[in-house]
Amino acid sequence: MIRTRFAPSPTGDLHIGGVRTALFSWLYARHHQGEFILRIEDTDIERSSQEAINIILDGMQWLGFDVDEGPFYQSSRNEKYQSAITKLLETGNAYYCYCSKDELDTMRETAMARGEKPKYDGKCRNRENSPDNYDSRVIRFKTPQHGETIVNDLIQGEVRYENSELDDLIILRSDGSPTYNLSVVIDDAEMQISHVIRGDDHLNNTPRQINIFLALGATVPTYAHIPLILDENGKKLSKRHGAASVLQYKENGVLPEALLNYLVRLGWSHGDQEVFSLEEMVKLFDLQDVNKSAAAINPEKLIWLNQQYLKNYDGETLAPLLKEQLDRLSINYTQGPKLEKVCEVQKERVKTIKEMALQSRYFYEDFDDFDPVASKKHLRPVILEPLSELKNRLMALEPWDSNSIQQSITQFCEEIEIKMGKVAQPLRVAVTGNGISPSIDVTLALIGKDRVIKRLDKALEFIQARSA
RNA sequence: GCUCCCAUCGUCUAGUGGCCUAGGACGCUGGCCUCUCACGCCGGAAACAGGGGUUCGAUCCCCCUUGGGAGCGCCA
Repeated sequence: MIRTRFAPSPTGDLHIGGVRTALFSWLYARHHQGEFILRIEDTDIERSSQEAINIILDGMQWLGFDVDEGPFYQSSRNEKYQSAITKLLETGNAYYCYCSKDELDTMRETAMARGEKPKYDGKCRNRENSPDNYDSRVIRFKTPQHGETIVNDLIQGEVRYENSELDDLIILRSDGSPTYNLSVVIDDAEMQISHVIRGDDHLNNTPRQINIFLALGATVPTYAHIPLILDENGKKLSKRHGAASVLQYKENGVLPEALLNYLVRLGWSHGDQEVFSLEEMVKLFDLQDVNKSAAAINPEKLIWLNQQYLKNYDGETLAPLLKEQLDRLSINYTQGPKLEKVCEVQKERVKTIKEMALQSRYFYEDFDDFDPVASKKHLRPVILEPLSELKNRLMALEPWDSNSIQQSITQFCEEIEIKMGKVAQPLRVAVTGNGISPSIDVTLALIGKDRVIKRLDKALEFIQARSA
């Protein structure tokens, strides 16, 4: 049974790097009909927060990552870590260390000065008794000093480490709490994780962890270290660039499917295919096809994908999402066209739902001013007469639907021998306030007769004032 | 500094020794469509980091250089 896990530490936002790690773990489990476990690594009580936990949980739900087990919290699993440490102590695989912070610092400095790694030198490793007095003590794992540890990584291949490059890491802090490297091992062993899929920033921790598995007599899981993702400038993800919370994407009107599709193509591919439904991802994804090199995010491509998804969704699906965005903008949509209809006509002309909301304002709200550029260009004296006449015709038009409107305008244009574009665009500016909208007949139909007439009056006044 | 990882268009990638005058996608760009904005369609510019090998033949294998990245915490 394949069992994977996502193990974020709730010390900040769940950014897209973390989401991709979760995605790969989740996909791998689903692809193999395995199980996906969520574990919150909150051993650092100082930096962990409930807020961050909520963001993780909300984000996972939004993205549709269903978990088979968990969330487990490391903070409530302390006994397990303690008993493991006791066992390591008893089997001679761990020892108390009384070295002070200052001692350790100078130890590192001198090692560096000698051109070596700043490792712990094993001073307390063979100590027989505890010193007479000491400020504090920690417990260190006794890393083998000879031989090598081999990581057989599904993505990185075989990576070898000389054990002499490793040092005796602290597994229990002076305050009695276990450290990361200890708790992951205990949890992965106890939860029977078969495949540890995580960022390759953990690759160098892996030999240390393998040694702990071995000392405990536990089964070492299979590892897959996926390359990190970089910001749009090829730099490490930071708060400023790209590392915004996943929920930020939601707020910006990005569809979860589009985000996942975008993320899955970072480091993974399937020939020339760009668009993958969730089902296809599950079916096609495999760790063997994951790249080893880091990938920079490309927001424009994400947005393009989002548009592709938007285009293919129907109004029913999109309406609730548009509703959220309108709410966010405090646009009252109770008086105006049905949201489904608006979605239907807007979906292929915008890139995000947020943009759709912004572009749909005039369906629900009157505006005070015309866009300066658009009105200067299209609301000119020459159009005063035709527009006025067209208003009269529209006033008399029955029924008020896009077909009739289209017919009426076309006929009018033919009669006065004027091109469609010459009247449609001024009309558009008059009723929307700017030069962008769906086709003019649909736009008028959705805005509604009363509003159209009122806005035309206003536009006519505007033109008169301008020519005076 | 030491250890480990990486290296194809600006970006994401295909490519697993001859099919490559290197393919696709985003973006950019020329055009078509067109009532605006988009969509869609057709076309274009754009890359194998450098140097050595191995081989009849290297983007693909090996080595070095250079350039990125990660780790070396009582953070995770």
